[in-house]
Amino acid sequence: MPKTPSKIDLLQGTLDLIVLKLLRGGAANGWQLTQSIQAISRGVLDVNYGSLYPALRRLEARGWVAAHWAPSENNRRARYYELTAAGRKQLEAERASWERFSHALGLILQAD
Amino acid sequence: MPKTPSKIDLLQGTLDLIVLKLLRGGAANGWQLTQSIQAISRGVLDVNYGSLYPALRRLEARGWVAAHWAPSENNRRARYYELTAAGRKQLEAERASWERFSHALGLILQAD
DNA sequence: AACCCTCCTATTGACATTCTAGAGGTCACC
DNA sequence: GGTGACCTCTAGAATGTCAATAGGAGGGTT
Repeated sequence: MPKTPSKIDLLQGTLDLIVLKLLRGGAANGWQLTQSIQAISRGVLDVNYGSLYPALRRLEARGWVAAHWAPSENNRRARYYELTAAGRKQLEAERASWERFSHALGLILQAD
Repeated sequence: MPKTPSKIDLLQGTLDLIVLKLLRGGAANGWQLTQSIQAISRGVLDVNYGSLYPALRRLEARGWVAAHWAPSENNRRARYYELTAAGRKQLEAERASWERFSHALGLILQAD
């Protein structure tokens, strides 16, 4: 079996941030989200359906996204998610949190 | 109560990297590790004992660190951990992984 | 029309890992 | 004997992995 050093497991807690950010650009269904994630991260990030859909429900339950059924571009039944106002705030909070965290970890990694 | 926006929950999976990196600078006990983490991250990162010691056992079980009891600087009994050769390799692997991940997430966050 | 195949999209469940929270124990030093 | 340094443990929650299942649409074939 060939080495596939490309895929990386998601770090827990970052999926919500990713989804919120992508929805910031407009409503999307689950499948589109997985495609965007792969495309934008250039194949590094890859989301299981088994992670994504529970995450979307979570976000919906917390009022950060709203969902409705509608036909997809290919005329299949799809559930579209979009950011709520609360979701936009949450996005900014999580983004800030991520930045603080990754900066702090950067400090540690570059400590002599 | 004063705002303390300072503490951040660790992202799962990053504690091992942090510990390995700190041990790269020489053997240390659990207490010293918590102090270093706080100091270097300027108070942003903070590790529970309930996370740290299990992590150290994990790393030991996997052969990435070796441990022994020895008196601490304050003459208390302390368990000192140090990197093994395998641990050094693991550190580089996890560091690379972190960098790939955080770069990919950066791409997503800055996507238009 | 009836059939099948493939692609798109969603759902679910069994399981593992790692974190949080917080209590408690021991021993040295002042 | 109090305080600070240091370790251990349990219980629980969150979130991820993997892998299986479901079903409708479009298109081709008979």
